Amino acid sequence: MRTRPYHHGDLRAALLTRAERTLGEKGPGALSLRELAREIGVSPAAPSRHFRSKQALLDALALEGFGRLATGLIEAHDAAGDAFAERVLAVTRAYLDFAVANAALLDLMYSVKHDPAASEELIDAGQRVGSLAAALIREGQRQGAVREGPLEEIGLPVMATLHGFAVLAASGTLPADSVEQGMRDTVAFVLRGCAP
Amino acid sequence: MRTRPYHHGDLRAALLTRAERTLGEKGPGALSLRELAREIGVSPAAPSRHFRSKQALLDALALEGFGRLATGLIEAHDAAGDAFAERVLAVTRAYLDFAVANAALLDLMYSVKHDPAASEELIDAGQRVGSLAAALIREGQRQGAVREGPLEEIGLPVMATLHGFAVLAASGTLPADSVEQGMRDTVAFVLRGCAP
DNA sequence: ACCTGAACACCGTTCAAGT
DNA sequence: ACCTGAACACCGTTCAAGT
Repeated sequence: MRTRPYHHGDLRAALLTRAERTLGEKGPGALSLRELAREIGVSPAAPSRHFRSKQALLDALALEGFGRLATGLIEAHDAAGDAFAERVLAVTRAYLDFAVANAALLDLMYSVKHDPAASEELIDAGQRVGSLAAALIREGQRQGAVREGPLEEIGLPVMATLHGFAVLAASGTLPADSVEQGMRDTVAFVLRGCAP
Repeated sequence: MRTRPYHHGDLRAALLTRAERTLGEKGPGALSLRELAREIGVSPAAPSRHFRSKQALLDALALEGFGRLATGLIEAHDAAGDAFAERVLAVTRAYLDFAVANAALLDLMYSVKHDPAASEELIDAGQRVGSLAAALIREGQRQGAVREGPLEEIGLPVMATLHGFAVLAASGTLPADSVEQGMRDTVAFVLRGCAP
C-alpha cells in the first residue's frame, strides 16, 4: 500500500484543476485554499509555495481561461467556411458556448479585482482575444463583406457585441429559450454593422 | 455627550451605503460584514437582522445598482435631442459612465453567484434595463431610423453591444485613452446595424 | 423589533522546522 | 525545492439573552 509521497509532484496543476472544478460546480464563494489543499491531500500551507495568495490562484485561472477562449475561437473560425458570414456565426457560437459552459470563469476573467501584478498579463490576454476580432474584420474587408476603415473602428464594436451577448446569455439575463434566436439576431446585427 | 442609542435607526441603509463605498474603494474581496459592523458601530451579529447572509447584502447592492443604471439611462435619454442617433449616443455614454464609475458594482450586477432567492428579482431588474433598449428601438422605428421588425431582433443586439463595450472599458481591457474613440465607433456601429 | 455577547467552525497567510 | 505543523488574526453565522 503506497503512502502519499512528501512531494506531491505537480501541486500547482492539481490546485488549478481542482479550483476550476469547484468554481464551476459551487461558485466562486465556495472556493477555499484550505479546502482545496484538504481535497488534494496536502497541508493548508502547501498552496502558498505555488500561489502567493488566493488572488494569485484566481488570476492564474483567469489567464488559463483566456487561453482556452482564444483557442476555442480560433478553432471555430478555422473550421468554418470561408465566407465572412459563416465565420462570424462560428466565432459567435464559440464565444457563446464558452460563456455558457464556463460562466463563473468568464466572470473571473473580466472582473475588476485582479492583482496589479497579474493585471498586465491578463489585459494582454484580453487584448489578444480582441485581436482575433480584428483579424476577422481584416478578412472580411478583403472579401468585400466589410466596409473599409481602420481595423479597430469595426473590430472593437464587434468584439463588444459578441462579448456582451455572451455575458447576457451566461448570466441568465436572457431567458434560456431565447438564447439561440438571440444569437442569430446578434449575428445578423453584426453583419449589418460591418457591411459596406 | 450623547451616547450611541441601542437602536441604530436605519442600520440596513447604513450597511448598504458603507458596503458600496468599500466595494468601490477597496474591491469586493475587502468587503466584510464584521468590518462594516465595526465601522458603523454595531455588534458583529447586528447585520444579520437585515441581511440573512453576506450574499443577501451583495444581492441588495446589485439590485440597487440596476435601479441606478436604469434611472441614469432614462435621464440621459430624456435629456438628449429627439433624433435617434443623438439618443443612442446619450444612452451609450450614460452606460459607459455608469460602468466606469461603478465598475465593481457592475461586476456584481451581472455576476453568476447570486442567491437563487434574489436571482429572480435581479433578472427582472436586468430585463427592465433591456426593455429600455427595446423602447429606444421602437422610437427609432417610428422615426424611420431603424429597420422594421420585432423589437427584440434589434433591441437585444443593441443591448449586448452597449453592455459589452461598457464592460470592456470598465474592466480595463480597453486602453484608457481609446475609450472615447471606441465609444464613437461603437455608436456608429450600432446605428449602421439598426439602419433600414 | 432590534441589538449584544459569546461561541462555533471556519478562513488566508506566515514561518520555523522537517524531508 | 517542497512541504508540514502550529500559530495569528481574522471571517460568516447562530443563538440565547438583553433593551
